[in-house]
Amino acid sequence: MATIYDIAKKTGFSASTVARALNGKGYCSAAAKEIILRTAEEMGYVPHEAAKMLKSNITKKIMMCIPDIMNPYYFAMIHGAATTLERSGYSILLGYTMHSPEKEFEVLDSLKGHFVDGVIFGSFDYTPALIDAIEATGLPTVITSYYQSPSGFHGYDCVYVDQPQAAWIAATHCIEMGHRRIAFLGGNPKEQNTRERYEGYRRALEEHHIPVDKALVLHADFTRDGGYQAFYEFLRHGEDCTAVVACNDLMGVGCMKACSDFGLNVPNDISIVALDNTEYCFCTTPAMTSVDMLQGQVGEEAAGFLLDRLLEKRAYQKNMAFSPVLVERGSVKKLG
Amino acid sequence: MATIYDIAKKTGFSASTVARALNGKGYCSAAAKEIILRTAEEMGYVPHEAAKMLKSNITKKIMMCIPDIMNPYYFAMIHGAATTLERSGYSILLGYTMHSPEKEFEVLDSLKGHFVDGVIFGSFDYTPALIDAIEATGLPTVITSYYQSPSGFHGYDCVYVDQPQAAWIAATHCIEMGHRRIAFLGGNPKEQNTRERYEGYRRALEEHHIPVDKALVLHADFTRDGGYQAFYEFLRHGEDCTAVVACNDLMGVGCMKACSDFGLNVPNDISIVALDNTEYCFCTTPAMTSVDMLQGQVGEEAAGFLLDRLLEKRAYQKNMAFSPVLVERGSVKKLG
DNA sequence: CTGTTAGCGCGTTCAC
DNA sequence: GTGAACGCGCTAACAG
Repeated sequence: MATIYDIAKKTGFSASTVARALNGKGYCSAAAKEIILRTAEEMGYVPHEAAKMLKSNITKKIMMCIPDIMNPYYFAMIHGAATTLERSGYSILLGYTMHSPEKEFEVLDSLKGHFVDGVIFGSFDYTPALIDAIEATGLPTVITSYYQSPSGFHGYDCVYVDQPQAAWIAATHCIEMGHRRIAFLGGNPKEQNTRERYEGYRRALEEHHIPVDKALVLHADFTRDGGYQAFYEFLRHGEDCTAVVACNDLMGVGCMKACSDFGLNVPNDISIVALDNTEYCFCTTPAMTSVDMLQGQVGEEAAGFLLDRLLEKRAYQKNMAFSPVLVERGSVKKLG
Repeated sequence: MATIYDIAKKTGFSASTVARALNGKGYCSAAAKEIILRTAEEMGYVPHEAAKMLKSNITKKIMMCIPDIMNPYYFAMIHGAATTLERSGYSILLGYTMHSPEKEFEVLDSLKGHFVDGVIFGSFDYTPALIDAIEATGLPTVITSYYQSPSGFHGYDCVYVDQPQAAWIAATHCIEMGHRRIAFLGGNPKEQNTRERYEGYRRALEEHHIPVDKALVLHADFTRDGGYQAFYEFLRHGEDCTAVVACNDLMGVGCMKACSDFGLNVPNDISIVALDNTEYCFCTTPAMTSVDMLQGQVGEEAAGFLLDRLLEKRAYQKNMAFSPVLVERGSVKKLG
């Protein structure tokens, strides 16, 4: 691997002249520059990243932390972030926290090694301890959820879609279509994600004076199979409802399958609306109505926020919230 | 950010003693070690990655290049690779080549900056130029396809599933189920990926003395919508077949949708078998028969191969091939 | 066992 | 305009 010294030796210039020529800063005659650039090209010179980093403390890398790499929810987000970051020469380091708080702390702790310039952090559950760990990295960070620090002050930015609203939209859609017995298929109720979505569901019902029936509130794990199991069990126990709000597409798909295995036709016997609006919605028969969480936009904006801090040196905190949008397909039937 | 010098100053030891204490190499009294480790802890010391890299030329990072982050084919592969790499303290840098040869070259060229220790490279189309670029990085690399270098010699490892065999299995399954007019729904015929799969299809037909009908060979782009359009067009032109081999699940889903939009029932009017066996197969009605390409295993083994080179200093070339496996579901009907 | 010293490759003063 | 020299933080060889 060629260094600036090799180029210096070959051209007869000094290493610092080579350095100046190469990155265009500082004085350097056009003639010298010409020669140096050419021989750098010839020698296949590529600057040693580690050396640059050590000097500049700039890595041109962003860590993107996500809980689950198999969850399609994040694909569009990664895609969006990667695309906009790439435009400014940044690349993405994948941090894969496997839905585990320990893992999250571990990843965040390692970040103190200064091997990335910023962080996009996604989690199902933001606890004060997690937020502390995020702040402790000292890195520009944007989190992809809304989180109000207990102290009220914080340095990280938030880019997110309004989660309660998403579930509210889904539930309200069911209500407007004439449903009143509407099940809620969520994840772990301890986690912020499910709590928020449940809150939106609850509020929608409340607004229409429909009491929440605890028997209709199911908790699975955001997987297709989990959704299937939970809903099949629900049906087997003789519970009934005319519609269900599934907290993600995967569970929606599982739920739909459970219905069909149970002899129920969607949407004639039961309506389903899911959240996330991924490709899965197109695969089912009927195609699944779902609430678009604008993951791609979240990824893009999150990356934009980071670049703004990094490149433009923005020093104040900013939030950005998106309103999810309902995408109607064929899995909801109008009653009455 | 605390450095070993800060710790040295605070404890009264020299920087090198601190370094030795910290990474357990070289002599250091237990007493000194004790003090040093404690104050390092107190000061929240984390070694500066760039400095270590510069010295050791070890980054503990692997670049994983994939053509398309939205293609579910790669999810399991990333997952598998991430999981096994993580066990040895490596993390994944995502290289996102967007299905474009230029982008591939660009990424590979940047790799000369020594900011990763190895590469897992996935592409739809390995050309000699691409292979040259891979070799030029000088990095341990495993590619996730089979590729026979023109010269016959190469330094990179291959971990892959037998692509022709996958299509062969799919087509043979159709034939064994009594089908003889079997369509092939592939991607760009110029790309290795489609060429290989077509070859398997062709061979299966040949083995059963079924002539290949060019009218039944369709080319789309590996997307759901592309598959839909191509197959709908096919049906609209009045072509007919009793079964189709779709080169990936996404196109299989699109194809199935095209059939149903055209009033054809799957599997009664037409059978479909796809390749990839992703979650999408569970979403369709009926669930889609597909050939499992063992992407997870490929990811794991590719990572293992790399670790083997990196950690165990393996210096000889190795290949590993998996045989895909048919997963029967409900989209194929037995004829006659 | 510990401290001194000399780089790793690059960017950046500062004299010339 | 150009080159010499220093330092980023850490590791490793050597001397003590």
